[in-house]
Amino acid sequence: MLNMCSMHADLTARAVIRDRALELFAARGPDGVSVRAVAAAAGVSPALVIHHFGSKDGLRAAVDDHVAAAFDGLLGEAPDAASLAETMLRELPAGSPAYLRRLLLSGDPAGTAIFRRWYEVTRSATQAMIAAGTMTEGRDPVVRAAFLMVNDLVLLLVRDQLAEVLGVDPLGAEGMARWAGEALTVYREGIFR
Amino acid sequence: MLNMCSMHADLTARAVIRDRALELFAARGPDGVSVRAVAAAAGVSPALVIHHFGSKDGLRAAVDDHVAAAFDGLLGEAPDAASLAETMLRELPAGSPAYLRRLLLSGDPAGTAIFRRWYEVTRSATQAMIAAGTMTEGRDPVVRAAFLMVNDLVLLLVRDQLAEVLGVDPLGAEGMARWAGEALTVYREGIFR
DNA sequence: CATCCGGCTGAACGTTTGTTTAGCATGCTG
DNA sequence: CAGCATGCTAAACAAACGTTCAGCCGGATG
Repeated sequence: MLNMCSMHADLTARAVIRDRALELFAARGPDGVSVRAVAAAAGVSPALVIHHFGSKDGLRAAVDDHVAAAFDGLLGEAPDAASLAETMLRELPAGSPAYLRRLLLSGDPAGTAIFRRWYEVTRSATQAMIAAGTMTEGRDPVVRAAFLMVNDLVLLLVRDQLAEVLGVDPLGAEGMARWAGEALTVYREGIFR
Repeated sequence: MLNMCSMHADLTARAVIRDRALELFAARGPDGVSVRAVAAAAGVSPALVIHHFGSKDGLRAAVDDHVAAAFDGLLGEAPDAASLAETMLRELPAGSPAYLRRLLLSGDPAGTAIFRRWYEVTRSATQAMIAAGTMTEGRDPVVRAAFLMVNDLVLLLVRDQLAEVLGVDPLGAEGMARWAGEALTVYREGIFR
């Protein structure tokens, strides 16, 4: 599959501003990036940013929607929910995972909606596996689905810290293999003797 | 154990400023809180904040150190590493858990240091359990310890979103029981049939 | 050709920011 | 009592902020 970036490169000034804002917001947060910085990165005047999005908050909302739409598109075609975090990192345009991280942690309703959708996909996947007889239901299937979901999500949230402590990027090739291997071992055999 | 708040209530203006800054920074982030807002919350003039901490960044650093010290104190006396997240929420002064969350996610060196210390405590605890024969070692003990650690840490990071989706605070009384129960079930029996 | 309209800019606006400065009060010390 | 450090404030500072406004430019339309 192609990256969203190259699918249909939107070169209108509006789209360029939105994409540059996405990258800057993802890196430093909306509060840490001025309208002037976004305009400079997009090669336009600060006034044009306001002209297209009404206000800085309008721009932020537009980026929110853009990222949420990309995430929804990913959820729709994801065959299995083994590691959504890793899939996101592979398929989403540059900066989106970091922006998604910020959205999920900001408490913004848009982030909460994404969280809920992610959970529902996980819940459906576990229910399917339970129905197929490959997974046990457990005493609290609702909590179990959330437990499995956040165990994957957390890789997106503390990726850098894990990379620093483990000495290997948990979402890189080697790290992913080790992490998934150990997670599957725990899920298969438990950890107690 | 007493709360750090009541252990030795420091009523100097410097301490009051620091504590109010902690709460405000935890809620809105350092960038979202002005020196004037901190000063108003502490009932002093903005100039006094600068007088005591040199600059806003100095204040932020002082709060970082204060929270990191409280966390270290907690790590030192924590008997088991069953759920450090829950222990933190119970023992730390108001706002500290939220501030710690922000610190861990900000990429700040202080946050990375805390993350590393948390990991080392978890690693030691798992090694002790392995030595005691109550836990299996697994193929990748280093990754396994990290896996177990972030599975607990994530409760602190996405507590609000989980509460919204599950309808119960995962770090409250009922939610904690359900969450810990399901986690232990997974760790005991795995999830596959 | 004249007109008009949307994309776009440069300059300015008022506000808020972090920080500085000069000076006031208070209490200890000689 | 004089002197002096300390804790603290009011006022002002320059810089950066989000936003507004008047107007330029180029291509489509009459």
